[in-house]
Amino acid sequence: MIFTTKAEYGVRLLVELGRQHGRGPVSLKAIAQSEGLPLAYLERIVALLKKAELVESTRGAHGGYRLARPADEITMDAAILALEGKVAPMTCFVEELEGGGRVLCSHESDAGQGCATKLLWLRVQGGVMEKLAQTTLAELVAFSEREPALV
Amino acid sequence: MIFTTKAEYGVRLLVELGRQHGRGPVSLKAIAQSEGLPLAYLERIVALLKKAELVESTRGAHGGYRLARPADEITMDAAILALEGKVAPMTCFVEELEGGGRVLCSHESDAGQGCATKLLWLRVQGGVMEKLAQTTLAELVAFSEREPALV
DNA sequence: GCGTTATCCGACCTCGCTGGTAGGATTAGC
DNA sequence: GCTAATCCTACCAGCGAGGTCGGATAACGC
Repeated sequence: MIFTTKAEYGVRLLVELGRQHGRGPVSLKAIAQSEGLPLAYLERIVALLKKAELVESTRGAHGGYRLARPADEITMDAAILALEGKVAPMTCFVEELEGGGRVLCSHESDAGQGCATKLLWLRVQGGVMEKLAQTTLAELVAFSEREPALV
Repeated sequence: MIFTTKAEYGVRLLVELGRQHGRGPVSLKAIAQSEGLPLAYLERIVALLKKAELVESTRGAHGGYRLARPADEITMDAAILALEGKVAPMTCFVEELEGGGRVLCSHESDAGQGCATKLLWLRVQGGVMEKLAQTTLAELVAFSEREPALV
C-alpha cells in the first residue's frame, strides 16, 4: 500500500473544501457527514493540512475550514507530504532535509556504499512525486463534479 | 511506505543471482551470508519468485537457485508483482483481473460512482508501474557492480 | 453572561500485518 | 546413508494504522 487513509480522507476533505470555496468556512461536521467519515479522526487529519498552511480555520460558532489558496494553486505533492509526512519507497529510506534530498540506506551506513536496490527505489519515488506534482486540487474538484453528486 | 522488505530482499536476491549467472546454481545460504539476511525468511521470499517463474531451482547437495531468463529480460514490474502481490495506492483498490485492470473503490460499490481521489491514485499507480517496467534486472546488476563489492 | 457551536489537543485502545522463527519433510550428490 | 540443499507449514512478537474519548478553548447570538 502506498498511502494510508490519512491521504485518502485528507484529499477528499480538500476536494470538498474546493467545491465550497468562496462560500464561507465549512464545518468538519458537515464534511464528515457528507463523506461518511469519522469526525474525531478528521479533526486530526485537518490539523496536518493546517500546519502545512493549505487550509485556514475560524473557531467558534459558524466557524470551520476553507482553502488557504485557490484550488489551482494547490498541488498534490504538497498535500500528500503534509498528510503522510513522507513518501518513502522503503523503510531504509531517510532523506536528509539539509542535504537536499540525499538518500541514506541502513545498509550503507556502515560501509558508505549504495546497495543495488537504491537505483530502483529512487526511480519509483521520482515517478510518484512527479505524478503528485502534476495534479492540482482544481483537477480533482472538476473530476468530482463531472460525476453526479452522491449525497 | 510503498514496498515491504519482501521487495527489498527479493530484488537483492535477484541481483545476486544475476551477478553469478552462468556459473551454476547459488545456494540461499551463500546469499543470506553475503547480504546479511535471515535464511529462513529468504526461503519464503524466493518461493514467490519461483512461482512467478523468475528463478529456477535444483534440490539436494550443490543445488541452489538461478535466473530462469537472462537478466536483461527480467523487468522489475514482474519481480515486484511476484513479491508484493500487488502495488495498490490505497486499501480500497481492488483490481478485477478479468476486466483488464478495472479499479473498484469501496465507496462506489454501493452507488456505482467514482470518488474524487480515484483519478489521483490511478495516476500515481501508473507512474510507479511505468518506472518498474522500465527497469531491468540487468541495469541493477550493472549498477551494483560499478560500486566496489562490499563482501 | 451564558449557552451553543465549533476548533483544538492529547491520551488511550484495538487489531491486522509485517518480519521473523521453528521444525521438520523431501530430494540429490558423494 | 550421510550431508547439503530446497521445500512446506505453523507459530509468534512488535508495531503502526485507524479510530475513540474527554476535555479545553474560542467565537457568535441572545
